[in-house]
Amino acid sequence: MAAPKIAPPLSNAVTHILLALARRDLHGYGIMQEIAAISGGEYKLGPGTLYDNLKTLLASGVVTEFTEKNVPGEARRLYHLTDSGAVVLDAELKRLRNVVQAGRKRLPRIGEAQ
Amino acid sequence: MAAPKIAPPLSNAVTHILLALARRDLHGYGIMQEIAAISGGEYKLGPGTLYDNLKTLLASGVVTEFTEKNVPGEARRLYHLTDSGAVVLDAELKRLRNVVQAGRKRLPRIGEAQ
DNA sequence: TGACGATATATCGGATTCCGATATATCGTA
DNA sequence: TACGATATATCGGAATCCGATATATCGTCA
Repeated sequence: MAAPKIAPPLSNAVTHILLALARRDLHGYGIMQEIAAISGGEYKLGPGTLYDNLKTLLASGVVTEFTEKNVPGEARRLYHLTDSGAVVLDAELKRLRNVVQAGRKRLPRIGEAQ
Repeated sequence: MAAPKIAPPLSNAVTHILLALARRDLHGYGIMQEIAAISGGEYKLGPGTLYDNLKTLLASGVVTEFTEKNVPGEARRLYHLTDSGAVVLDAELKRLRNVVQAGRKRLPRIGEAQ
């Protein structure tokens, strides 16, 4: 089973997971919180979406997982964005920037205020 | 059956369809071409995704449909982005701009060239 | 005339993805 | 010890994606 290739266009879920991990390693729960924080609550994902996607991301090598040491209860897993993951995220951000630019060119300004 | 509400976060498919219609009315085939053109071929959608989504977009009022007149063969349907559709697209573009900004803040610069 | 490629609309069905509901368990603290 | 927050995980239904396929028209070129 070939590892699924992760490449733009990414789903919203994948984009946000990679984005959350770009600053620092996080465990699952932390990813959910970080995503909510980044988007001001506009984008949220539940555990179903998160773990579905983490599975795919791990298999394709854009994210790695390791167990945090020195923790009594053990079993807190940290997720880490790999170099190849950063490249994928970078490509996706470039794509999104183009989308935004195209949109700003095409859409008459709405709610210019603020 | 309540019309499904279209609101951010939009899927990539919906975002691109609305974007294609932002400049001018298009028929289905034209939407596909416009999307490929806007994205430089990076994002494409087939007729399945297109008509699935058009159905939903029509039902929720962000897009309307009308038949082009004065055409011998008849039956070329044009799709039009409504005001409410423009508002939705605008909101989505704002969201995406925030995503891009957050990413640029978090990602170490890759491939700075160009 | 006939063939061809591009244009144009549409549906089907399998695969993928989404994502809330639910279930555990631990941790800090009051 | 009770509680809320933290943390991980799975399930299954729903929604979405999207290529394959089918049909028909149009222009054009031999």
